[in-house]
Amino acid sequence: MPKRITSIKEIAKLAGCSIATVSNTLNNKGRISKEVRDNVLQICQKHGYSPNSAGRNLRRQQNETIGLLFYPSCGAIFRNIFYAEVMEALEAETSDKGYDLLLSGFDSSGSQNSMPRFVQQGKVDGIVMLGRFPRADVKRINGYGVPLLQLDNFRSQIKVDYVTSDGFNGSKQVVDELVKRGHRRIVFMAYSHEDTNADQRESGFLAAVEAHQLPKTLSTSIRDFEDYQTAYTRLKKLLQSKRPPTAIVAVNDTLAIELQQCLQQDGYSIPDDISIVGFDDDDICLKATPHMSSVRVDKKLLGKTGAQMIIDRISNPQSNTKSVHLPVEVVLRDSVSEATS
Amino acid sequence: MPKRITSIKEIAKLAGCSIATVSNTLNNKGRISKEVRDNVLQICQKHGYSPNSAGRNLRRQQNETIGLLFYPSCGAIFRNIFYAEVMEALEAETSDKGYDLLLSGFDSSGSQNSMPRFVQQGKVDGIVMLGRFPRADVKRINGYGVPLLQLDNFRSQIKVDYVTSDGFNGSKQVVDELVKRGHRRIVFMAYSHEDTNADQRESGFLAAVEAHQLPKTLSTSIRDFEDYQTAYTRLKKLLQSKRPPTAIVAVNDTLAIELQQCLQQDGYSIPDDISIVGFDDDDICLKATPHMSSVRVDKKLLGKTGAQMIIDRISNPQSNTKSVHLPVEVVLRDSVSEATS
DNA sequence: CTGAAAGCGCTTACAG
DNA sequence: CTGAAAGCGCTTACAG
Repeated sequence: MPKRITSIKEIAKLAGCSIATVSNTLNNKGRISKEVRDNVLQICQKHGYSPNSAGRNLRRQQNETIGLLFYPSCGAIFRNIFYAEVMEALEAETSDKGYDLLLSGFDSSGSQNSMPRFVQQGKVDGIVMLGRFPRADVKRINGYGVPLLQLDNFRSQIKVDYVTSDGFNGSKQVVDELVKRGHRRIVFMAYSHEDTNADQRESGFLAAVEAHQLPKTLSTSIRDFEDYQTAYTRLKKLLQSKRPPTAIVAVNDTLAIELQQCLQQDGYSIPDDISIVGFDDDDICLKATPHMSSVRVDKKLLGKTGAQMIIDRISNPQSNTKSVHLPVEVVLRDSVSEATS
Repeated sequence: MPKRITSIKEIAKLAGCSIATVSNTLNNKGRISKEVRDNVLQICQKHGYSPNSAGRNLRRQQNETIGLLFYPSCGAIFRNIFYAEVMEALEAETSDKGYDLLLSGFDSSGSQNSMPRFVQQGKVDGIVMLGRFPRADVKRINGYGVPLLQLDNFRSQIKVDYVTSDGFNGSKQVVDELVKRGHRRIVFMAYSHEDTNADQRESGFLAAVEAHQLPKTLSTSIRDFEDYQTAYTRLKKLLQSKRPPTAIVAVNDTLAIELQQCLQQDGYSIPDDISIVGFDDDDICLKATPHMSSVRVDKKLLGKTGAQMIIDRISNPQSNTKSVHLPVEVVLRDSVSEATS
């Protein structure tokens, strides 16, 4: 292996031409004679030369890099299997388009008014936000002027591109299916924390309750808990009432499965005593017993679409903001059966 | 909010000094009068100025960026809860030291002889490899000359820094505990794929079998399967023999829990019929029924140590390579009991 | 078709 | 204590 060359000057010297010609060759610009061109290419290849990105980016005023922001933290997102798939697809697509992904050490809670370091240093051409960022954070970061995309979540009334799944219709379709199976008393459960996705899913649920004319006092939404233990306490109270729900729609698969386990430990049989449906259709659905029903969100498509949207935004900063709600699909499994009463 | 300034020239103009003085002030270099200094600082603050990283890095010949490489793929690592915690700690520590983390779209399988794009472009000051990279990949990437660290895994005989957990002693200690509880027929199970961590854990197991003079034909290592189904088939055969094992040591928690579930479905009772211990002590141990015993690996420390090691290496490229085996701790839970026979 | 020169934003030795 | 100048590696208008 010949010595690695890291500067365009040395390549030019070896090729017997100017650095401009080397640059033009490598960028397919200008008109270069085939002879010179082939020679330059061969020399670059031989010495493993790629233009230094700091030099090129300084000149071009760009970075070929997209920054990733996580909420509530980098670890919280990594720990969430849902995002693993989204990030994989995001990475594949951005990488394919020549962009690298930069992780942020940004802790929005720490510095209410500051920007992520890599943004301030101008290290990124665009930002992708993952997680349910507080409205104020989205506003502030958006105000900085760097192309921005919210992935999997959004805040209404802020001019930011976003892509998410169509939770509204997901919930509606779930209720449709449950009603088809005779369920009339269905409860929707979501954490109390601010979360637009939960809002969407709840709205869809309530719209379906309305549409099917289900008894509103018995088909309700519960959103006053912060962990599954409390959720279960709330649920249990309902189950002990005279006309208990026969089906649960949980805001995500994790909660659905946790509730299923709590119910089983208390002697309830799923789905005989009560049906449960989650959201997202993560792999864990098939590890639960019985297999958890869910609303499938296409994570690959979410990541890929996100990548395309942020890249579009970077190349076209002034165009109107776009929002995308990807269609979802109800997947009924063993956790759902005909209503018993 | 005043207009954001992105160039040192404009700051200098506003402060009525040279760009050199602005730079020196910001970098705490040279001697600047308090008066000028305070003025410059205040103006930078007011206009949200941070030196452009492309400019500074081009000049300094560095990047303040560390590249992350994943094997077998970015998604495989993200999907693994173990790495979530490691990455979180890695990110926190590198970020604290002023480095950003760059994700790679590098697929080593695709291009046997090439380097990750961000390495070729000189975008990173160092590389952290996560996952059980084939030996050839480690060699090739190490040969490129960029500071390198293998995190959580390693390959013997290659001069590369690495930090991992002390699987050898982990296994030994597990066997010690099992023997204390009367177990004499213990089986070790790991996937057949190349994995130095599995090798270490297996060696520790075999050393302990030797040390306790357990019957070698009955206390064996099984490493000829690629998935848990096959693993269970192999295990079942053993269990149906005359003198079946009374305890299993699995190479990680996932396998341990999968085997536990298979056994339970076939009517075995854990730990009454057989004891099981996993490795890593991931959160899933406490979600299994009964709670899975494990060998605790300090993931935070793994990530933090990795960060420090790669940064050390970057600032001191010529020093001798270092290897660290972090101590582990056996955590016995309900999946282990006294031997029954 | 090719090359000399400017300049992206910064840091650093050096002169004063 | 301060500033003018060089130069990091590149791309791009421009001249020839």
